[in-house]
Amino acid sequence: MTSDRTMSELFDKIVSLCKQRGIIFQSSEIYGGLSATYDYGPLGVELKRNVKEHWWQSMVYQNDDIEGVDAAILMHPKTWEASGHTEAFNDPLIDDKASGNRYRADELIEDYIRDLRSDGEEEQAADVHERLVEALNAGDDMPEALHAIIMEEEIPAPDSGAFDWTDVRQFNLMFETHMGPLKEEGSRLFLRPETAQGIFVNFRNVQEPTRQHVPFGIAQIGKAFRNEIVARQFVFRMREFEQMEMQYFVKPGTQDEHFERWKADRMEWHRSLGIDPDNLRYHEHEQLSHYADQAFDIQYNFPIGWKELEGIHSRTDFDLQRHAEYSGKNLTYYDPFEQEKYIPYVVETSVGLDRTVLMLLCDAYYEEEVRGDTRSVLRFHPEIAPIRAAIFPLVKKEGLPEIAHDIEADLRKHFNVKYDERGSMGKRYRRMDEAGTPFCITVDFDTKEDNTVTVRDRDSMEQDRVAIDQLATYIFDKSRNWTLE
RNA sequence: GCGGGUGUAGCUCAGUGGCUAGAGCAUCUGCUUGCCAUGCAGAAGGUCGUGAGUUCGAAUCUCAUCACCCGCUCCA
Repeated sequence: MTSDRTMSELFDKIVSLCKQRGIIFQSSEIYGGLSATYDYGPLGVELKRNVKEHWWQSMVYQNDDIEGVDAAILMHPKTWEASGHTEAFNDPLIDDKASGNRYRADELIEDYIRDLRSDGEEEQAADVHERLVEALNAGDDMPEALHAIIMEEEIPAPDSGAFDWTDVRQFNLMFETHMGPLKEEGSRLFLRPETAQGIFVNFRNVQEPTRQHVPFGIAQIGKAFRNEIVARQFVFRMREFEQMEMQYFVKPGTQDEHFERWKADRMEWHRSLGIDPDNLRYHEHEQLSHYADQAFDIQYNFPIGWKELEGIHSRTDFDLQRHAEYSGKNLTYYDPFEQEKYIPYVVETSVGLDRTVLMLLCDAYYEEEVRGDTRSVLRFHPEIAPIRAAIFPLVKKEGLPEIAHDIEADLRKHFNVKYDERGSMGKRYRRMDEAGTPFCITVDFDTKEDNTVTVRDRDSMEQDRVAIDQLATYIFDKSRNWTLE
């Protein structure tokens, strides 16, 4: 109990630090904010870009058999019929006012029919079933038709036993929009609820020009949109979010070995970000999605509990099969070596970019007592830190700022750096600690004599004396070899 | 969406019907300072989430609305 509370206090601290330091803040704040949307500030965008860069590097550049794409957010509406989203993301829901629980109206009626049957009320069951089918096909009138059945049959709530229902409301988790300025029925489109479909529909478009053979993968980073019923917990669950996905196409029957490979690889990637391994774990899905034959999540121990960060799913040939069916195009792959034809199976790795950023913030944040004072630090891996190094003149006179500016200009060629001459040294160090800057370079009076500066380490607060012309190398080496102590 | 809670300065919060709404931290300026939130002096920053109502008078009471937090459900 106490630990839950401290944990949520920690979460609050991170949220407020994000606002204060310009990392992440609520979107459209001056208009009162927009629910579950957040903007990345100057430091946040750097962090996010570094994460993307690191992912792209490890996926696309480190693997000869993985190609990148950047598909449009707007896709042909048939895409979502084929993927199953039009159906699966579209539920008629009803609330029990007594318990506050929510149910799917159609399932409620189905359960009711089952009960009638087991009570031997065959005739009534058949009648209700007929009306249910009718209601489900009533199009826009479906919610009202379902509600009418529940009211007429006086179906009580399964948990509370109460008969105190709200209206049946249609929840569509996909964002709707229109193609073209005229809002006609035929122009209705959706903002993609996942990036994966942009990869599947382009299977041929990527495979042919790149001359890739199965097994091979397609990677993509991009935005997706979902009208979540409950979108909360800072950037953990947003209505507009960014995914980093790789779909790996394999020969049917080999999916298990590839699944195991990616499952291991992806865990390793998170560790490479400097995340504490104790805060990462696998979680197997008990209930599989309509498209999957195996599904594991990688979870992170957020201050708000263990939560899903990445999904590794064995998606079978469901997606390609369906797109072949709905588009009428042949998506069969011909294996020139084995001289056989098949629709490839897919192993998917799909990680939330915003969740990764949140994980990094949570994992990096720590406080310690230094001389009776609290020091707050974001201990990012130096290679993903928003600012790699800060340059300070010890005092802002006697030529020190000029030397510091020269160093700044030189280091800018390699890293994102920041110059600061305001306030005391102590304050400047602490400011950079909160921004997660791993190195602070100070130009002092000795610099004028021997062209060396001090480099202060964020984590240990210890200083090294380094020659100015060795600074870039020093930072590169220290960054590459950085580990969580 | 439903139930419960919250909304006052950039951040954390005090103020609960009555003078020009405050504190700490942060920010800015000047001096001081010479490697871990230094000291002194000063400044800026708020139509009290928004809108309406009650009242002689509203940050404070009422209603609506928006946002956030905690639970219920789903996912990246």
